[in-house]
Amino acid sequence: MVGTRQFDEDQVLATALDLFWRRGLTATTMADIAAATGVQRGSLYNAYGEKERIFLLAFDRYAERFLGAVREALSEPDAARALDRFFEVAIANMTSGVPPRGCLTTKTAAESAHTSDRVQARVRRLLDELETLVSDALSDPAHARRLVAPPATIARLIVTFTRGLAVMQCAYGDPDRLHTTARAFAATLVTRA
Amino acid sequence: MVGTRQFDEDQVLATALDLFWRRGLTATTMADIAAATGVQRGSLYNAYGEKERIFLLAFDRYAERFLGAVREALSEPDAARALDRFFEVAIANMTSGVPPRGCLTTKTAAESAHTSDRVQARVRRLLDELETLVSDALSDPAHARRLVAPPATIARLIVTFTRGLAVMQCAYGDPDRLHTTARAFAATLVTRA
DNA sequence: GTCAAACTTGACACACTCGTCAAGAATGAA
DNA sequence: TTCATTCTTGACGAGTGTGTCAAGTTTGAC
Repeated sequence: MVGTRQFDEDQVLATALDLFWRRGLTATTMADIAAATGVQRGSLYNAYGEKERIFLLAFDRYAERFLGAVREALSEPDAARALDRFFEVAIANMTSGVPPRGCLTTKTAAESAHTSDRVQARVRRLLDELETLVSDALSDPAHARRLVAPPATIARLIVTFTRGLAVMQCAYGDPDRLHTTARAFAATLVTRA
Repeated sequence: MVGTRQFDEDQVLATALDLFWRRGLTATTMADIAAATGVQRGSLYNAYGEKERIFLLAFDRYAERFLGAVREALSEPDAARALDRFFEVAIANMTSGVPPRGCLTTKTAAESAHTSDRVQARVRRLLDELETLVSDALSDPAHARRLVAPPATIARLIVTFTRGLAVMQCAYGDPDRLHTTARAFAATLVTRA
């Protein structure tokens, strides 16, 4: 490498992620990213070629961090508590930021009519990985015994419901509502002790 | 009225609704609507003033039709069957059109970062009305007896979950998956007979 | 039939976006 | 210190979007 990159890629991707998260892929412009990072638009095109490449790199970071937090939450030994912690993490994700940014996965999925196959595939991959993570965690016999349906089924319900929570956050912007709804939902999934 | 409107408002709003439904409010342009309806852009501005007014009128028709179909579905006397029929209607709504258009309410909610307060209020109103409709239907003692939680709680779970189904349709475009997931969800809400 | 009100038409002004590119600046290997 | 390579900069071209407007046309009340 001779002419060394003069901006901090980490910082650029972190800032870009925040913008995409808030405004969505389509509505975030290269000018927005340039302004927020202080890096010239031309430099961004030189480094990444196109907006979508930046989005994909930012999305991958988001996915990695989110799945890590979920994995950690699901390590809880008690089934009911594991579910509660899962929803805490999911809700924390979609209410993070000031003002709350909502859920990047959900917003991107909802934009699918305007996004490339690559972007849609990333979204699906994240949802699939999330479902697998939840399903695997719930497959622990100590958990599975207390569930009202097989772990794989419950996992799909949970992933789907979490998407619903994200939409509710977009519509109502009320974190308390999300917590209440999530707890009620979790309660329907485990048998009364 | 002297110079009479020369286009069919019903047809314009129906066509505009289809466009908004497929592409979303922001991504649908006045040029799109003009091209699809055959009405000049200028005439649309003359008649409606701005894009958002067309959206609101189209959205109101959508809401009315959707709530009507839901009301009809929920009239089923058996609780489990009423829920199944509700989800049939909801899924039919979000898989209608070729290719499937998804759920307008959900897409619009997900776009909330770029839409006016008026638009957001319409979305919330529809979701509120839907929740009330479901809650009222489930409050019938014959239904309530079989539910695993109070009708109001179940209604909120259902509305939230249905939003999740809509996101899944955006992400996977697989109606069968929606039906399977919905049936599994409905099964968790009613006590085993 | 007359005529004012309402509608239609097509062009216009302005703003924004994407992606490109040539010219200049910075860098590290030799 | 040289110099090829890579990065940065700012301008550019092409396209698209919104909302406006003056001029022309249609319409129904009188």
